[in-house]
Amino acid sequence: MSDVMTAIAQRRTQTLTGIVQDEIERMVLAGDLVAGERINEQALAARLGVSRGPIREATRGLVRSGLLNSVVNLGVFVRQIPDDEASEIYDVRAVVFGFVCQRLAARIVPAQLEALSELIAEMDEAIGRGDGASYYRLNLSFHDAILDFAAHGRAKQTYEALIKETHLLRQSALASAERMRESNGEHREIIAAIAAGDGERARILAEQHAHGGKRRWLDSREEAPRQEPEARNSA
Amino acid sequence: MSDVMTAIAQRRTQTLTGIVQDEIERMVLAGDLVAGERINEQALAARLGVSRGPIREATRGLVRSGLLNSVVNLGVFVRQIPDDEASEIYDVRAVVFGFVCQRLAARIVPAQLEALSELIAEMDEAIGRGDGASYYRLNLSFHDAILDFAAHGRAKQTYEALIKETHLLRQSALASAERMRESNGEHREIIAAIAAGDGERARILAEQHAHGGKRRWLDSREEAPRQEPEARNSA
DNA sequence: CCGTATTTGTCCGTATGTATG
DNA sequence: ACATACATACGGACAAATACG
Repeated sequence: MSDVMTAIAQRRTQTLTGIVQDEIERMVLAGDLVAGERINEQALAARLGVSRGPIREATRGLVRSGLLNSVVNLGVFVRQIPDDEASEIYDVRAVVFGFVCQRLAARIVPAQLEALSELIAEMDEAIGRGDGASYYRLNLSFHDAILDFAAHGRAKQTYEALIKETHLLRQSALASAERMRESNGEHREIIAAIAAGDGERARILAEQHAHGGKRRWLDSREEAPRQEPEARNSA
Repeated sequence: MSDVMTAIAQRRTQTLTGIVQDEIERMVLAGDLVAGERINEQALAARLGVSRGPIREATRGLVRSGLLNSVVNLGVFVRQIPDDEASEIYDVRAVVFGFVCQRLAARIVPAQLEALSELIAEMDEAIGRGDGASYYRLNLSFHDAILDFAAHGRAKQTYEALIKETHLLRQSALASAERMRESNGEHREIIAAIAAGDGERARILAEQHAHGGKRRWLDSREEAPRQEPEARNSA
């Protein structure tokens, strides 16, 4: 929270609402706030050293973007994503990623191709070392790089919004070395298709790769799902 | 605004913020608020008979969903969408619509097929009568029906969010009879592919159809674009 | 079943920053 | 360049609804 304090002290261009929004989003994504948990307005306000106004404004925004979930006279909760909806999120993510890769195949430049190949190599090394954490981080960088190189702001924005929502899912077991190897092999194939300028193939492979994430998620949830009070967001 | 009054009078389950959100969204989509226009908090609060609190909370949500645009110490504006971003929105819309049609091809039932064919026939009639307004309305119903029949909540939600944003574009000249006929011909092809269970083809046709909307929009903007102060939304 | 404490929903006042003459 | 008017940003207080004992 000292971060927020300094942010407030140094702020000139940003509003408290924005800072609080970022902070709540960070807490949710970091796991400080778990799915289903209620957000106490005045407690959070006291903790961040602000009044309830900015808190309320910030939560409205987060509700709209799908991270939180508001029920009248009860408060806002960290959104609980039902399994069927999680599956749908993976679907949309897959088609957007496929589109991005197809687009990238038509406009990639050698330097970008080299950067992506380098990331794949580093992921291989991480797998060899059994370093799952590094692999996870590199994997994120790899996808980020693809999103950036494709130079399609809206696709990137849509994709990242979906990614944030999937973070609400209870992150399952770390991928085994075998799975990581399989996933990185798919990376290699996608980049090969992009390098060859074969947009159609890049798209298909990218979609399959993204669906792999959905499959891995489906595989690794054998616990019984628990439900929290879900409210309808006003469309 | 009397609608708001009655909504307030009868409300039990909804909050003022939600009502105001819906109202602002309606005003923007109806054209009561044009792109670039600033929203005066206290004026709107007085007009709706509420205080400024709910107004502020509502606008934060709309900012997050892309309809409004906030700049510090200056207020919120109806979002002005630059041409390049509008083009991107059409792109993402196209891939989502393609996905939906491909999915529909795998699960459509005869009754749904009949309903869609009926809508196409009605659109033909509207074109014959030169009734552009009816065609526009039927066209919306047609796409809505496809979204519903595909039974993919998240894809529908994503698609509709993008549609709302494109409503911010200055809606250009009504389509000529020729263009409407061409568009409805594409509808017919899409449905034929869906009826044949050919998901791949349905997807391709649907994407091309959606891109047609982008092309028509590009064609019909020969006026010089004017820009308003655009602020960065905190990612 | 009722009373109390807590929390949310709403409103209003004040300070600060921006635009304009 | 300065002063004035105005709009937003934030904080605090009151009322209503909910949860708990």
